[in-house]
Order: sequence, then structure tokens, then C-alpha cells
Amino acid sequence: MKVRAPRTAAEAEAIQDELRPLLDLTGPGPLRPATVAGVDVAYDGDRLAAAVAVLDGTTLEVVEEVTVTGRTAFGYVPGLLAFRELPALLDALDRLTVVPELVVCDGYGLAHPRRFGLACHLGVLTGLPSIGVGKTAFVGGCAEPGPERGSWTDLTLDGDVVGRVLRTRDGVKPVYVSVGHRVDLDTACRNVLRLTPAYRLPETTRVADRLSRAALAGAG
DNA sequence: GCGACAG
DNA sequence: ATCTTGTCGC
Repeated sequence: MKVRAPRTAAEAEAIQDELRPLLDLTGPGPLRPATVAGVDVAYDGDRLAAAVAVLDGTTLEVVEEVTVTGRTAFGYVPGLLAFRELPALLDALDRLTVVPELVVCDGYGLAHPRRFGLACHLGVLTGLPSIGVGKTAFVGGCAEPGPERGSWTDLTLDGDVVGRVLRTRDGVKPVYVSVGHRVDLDTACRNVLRLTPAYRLPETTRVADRLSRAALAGAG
């Protein structure tokens, strides 16, 4: 699998609009996935390192890790993050021995200006069930969820519910969850809660984050 | 027209 | 994303 490389923002947007119809928003998706993959990318100037960490869906123990290093081919443009991170992430996913039952992305999925964020793009290109978990607000409006872990509110955009603002730890800033491909919002949130037994962010993204940084440092 | 804006 | 010290709290 490979991402088409657009030359301009307009081209990138056209690709998103073209792929958007291939999205499978049919649920429920994996409720008790045996394996869950986390993906993340670290940068140092134009160098980058992408990492994929596959965890056991029950014990959350690391089952497999893959990293790839390379150079950025597309700058960061809000709404077009996938074109910056997907090439390397797909390379890493290709080298995986285990086929994860769910992929957790760092960023947004359906909650996107054209309803096709990183999680959707990755899902459509790999065919794998995927969800997006963002750390900060991007698009959509929401009310503040209750202070306890598990409470949430709708993330809405143009009158549509495009995701959820979910509290994963008591009294800690919530995360922004939106579906990517082949998973519904309820299932996405249940998975996120299972992946956050101790910290605000899913263990999958925590491991992938560490991995990508280490790979970047080790690639000198 | 002017800002805001996942990572 | 990344640049960065000390500091409050368990």
C-alpha cells in the first residue's frame, strides 16, 4: 500500500474527497480485539521516524514493534496531516508480522473538515479497522464532559456528531475520539477506555510515541 | 478580510 | 511536532 503524493494542498484535498466514499462506517467493529496497534511519527527537521506498536488487547503487553526512518515529503498543513505521516506509517505497517485487529491513530478521523482525517485515510488504505484519538481540539464544538473517567460529550461539526470528547482519567484533560474505518463511535470509545488503565493517552500511542522518538535518536 | 488550525 | 526549569502532588 502506498499513499498518492500530492504536489499541492488542492491536490491533497481532491484525493481526500475521492477516497472519502470508500470509508466503511459500518459498526460495531472489534469490541474485544486480540491485538491493537498504535502508530506515531517523530520529527527532527526534515528527518522522521514512524513507529507501529502492536499490543495484546487484553494484557496490553507489547507483541510487536516496527520502526522506519525517512524524510518528510509534505509539510504540516492542518487538515492534510495524513499526507505528511502516512507514507512512513504505511511502510512500517507493511513490515508487521501480526495483522492488528484495530489501529489507534494519533489525531482525528471523521472529525475533519472534509470528514477524512488521518485515521480514515489509514483505514481505507490498509483496510484495517481504525480510530483516531486526538490530544487537542481541532474541528468541532463540544461541551465540557464530567470530571470522572468515562464521561463524555458529543463533538459536533455542522450539525453532525463527528466524535466524542472523552475523559479517560479523573480530573484530567479529555481526549478527542473519532472513528476512522470499520468501527462505530461507541466501540471506539470502549476501546480507548480499555487502553487507558493508568494514563490519559492509550497505551498504544504511548508505546508508539516512545518507539518513534528512540528510532529518530538512534538513526542519527 | 482576519484568525484558528490534528501532529 | 518541537523548543524547555522548576514545581506541585501522590
